Amino acid sequence: MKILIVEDNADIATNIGLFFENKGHIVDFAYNGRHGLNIALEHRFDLIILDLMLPGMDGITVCQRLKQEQAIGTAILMLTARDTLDDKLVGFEAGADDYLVKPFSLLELEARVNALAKRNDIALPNQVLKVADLELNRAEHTVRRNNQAIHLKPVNFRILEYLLMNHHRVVPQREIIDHVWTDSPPEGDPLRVHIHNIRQQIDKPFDHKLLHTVHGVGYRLYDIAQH
Amino acid sequence: MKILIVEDNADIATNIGLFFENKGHIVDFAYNGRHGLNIALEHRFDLIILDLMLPGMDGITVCQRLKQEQAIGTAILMLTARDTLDDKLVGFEAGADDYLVKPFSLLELEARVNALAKRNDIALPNQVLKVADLELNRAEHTVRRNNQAIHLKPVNFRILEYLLMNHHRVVPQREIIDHVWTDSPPEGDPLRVHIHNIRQQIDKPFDHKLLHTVHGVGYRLYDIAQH
DNA sequence: ACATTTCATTTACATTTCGTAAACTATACT
DNA sequence: AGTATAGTTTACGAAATGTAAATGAAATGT
Repeated sequence: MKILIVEDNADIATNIGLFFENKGHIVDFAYNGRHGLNIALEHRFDLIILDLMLPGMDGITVCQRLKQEQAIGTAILMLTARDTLDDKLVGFEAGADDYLVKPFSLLELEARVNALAKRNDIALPNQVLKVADLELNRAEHTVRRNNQAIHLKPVNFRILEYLLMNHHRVVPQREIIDHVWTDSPPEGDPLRVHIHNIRQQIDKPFDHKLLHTVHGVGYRLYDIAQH
Repeated sequence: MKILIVEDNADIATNIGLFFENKGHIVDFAYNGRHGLNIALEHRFDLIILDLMLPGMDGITVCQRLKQEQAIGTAILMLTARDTLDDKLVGFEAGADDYLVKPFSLLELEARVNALAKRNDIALPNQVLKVADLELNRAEHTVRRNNQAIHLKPVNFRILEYLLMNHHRVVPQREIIDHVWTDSPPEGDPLRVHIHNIRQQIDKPFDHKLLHTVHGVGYRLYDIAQH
């Protein structure tokens, strides 16, 4: 699901962005109204999360313009401040599909986004990540290569999941570590061991490797035959 | 069955919503009249549960508009406060198919919803959940495997029911606990014991397991032969 | 109201699965 | 060749899960 976040507060924006990226969505940002409008008109998004108060051009106006110009209905979720209650109504008249009052919890936001997705028949984030013949199914928590089931231990699963989410680029070790051990980065260097174990299971039994090392940088999953 | 709940009281709305979601329905929400009208006009629902007192646009008006614009007859169930007795009549004149006086019990609501569904020939959600040769019949409150009756204790029944509803994915322990012990999550860790008891009855006597553990994540019901 | 049964939860312990540190080897880069 | 980075193996302890039995609360029957 492609999401555009139009929000001038960089903290809020990145918070929301990281949250949805971790869920497997693709996220893009705009930090003022005019910019948001331009991006939204140039690219197709499934959902636009739109702050009401924006520098340059306020959310209502952006919303109206978008709904005028768009034959297809990209869903719009409006963020409003607590005290401007009337804005909700204005928001709906401008064509917003839903609204959320600040401050809100990310879980609340997720619930509403999922509801919008269901309502508009938008596919939720890919429950199955894939590179070449390697598949990871998030719902089933299963991994298979060449249609052959592979059992990965929890940490290995998380690492592979992250590499699959970012298979288009080299992922630095540091980043993997931060993602897997969010709270307390461990003492030693377990990542090397885990990478080794992952390779034993997803690469060793097959004729070509998918998990490649970029010396001094990090790791990347890709099929050498397709690049 | 797709249900739209139009109700400004978030507590009531989520209560009703969770109840019907647990029964296997698909639920959507709107928190004011205008929003409800918009969603209802844009998407097809089998049933709309509509509060009479709403901010922005009252239920009667929403109901009238909907019945005007809709060639197809989505059923509308109106919720009214106890003291406004006359509203019932007004409600019916506006085109509501049934009404319910607040406060009401969820079972009462369910009975009326089922009646409406039958009247309008809408399919009720599957009353019998199934994975491989394991069946759970909600109406009869019975479980059988390989056509052989199994008596489950209440809590075990609820857990198995939830696992069956979500047999396509791994269900985290946390989620099962939240679902079974909605109000007061217990101290110890009874879930492990219950899972064990369920296994004793639905797996032990048979030649292949259906209830599998995913270490560090949760549990999932599936037939290994079919996957 | 009392006795009896049924049930959920706690407790304690056994078992399995998993993660990490440590030590060592191999490889890449300069 | 020398140094930093990456790969490999092993062993141990920690965490998650499984199991059995005991306790006490709730529901049911009389």
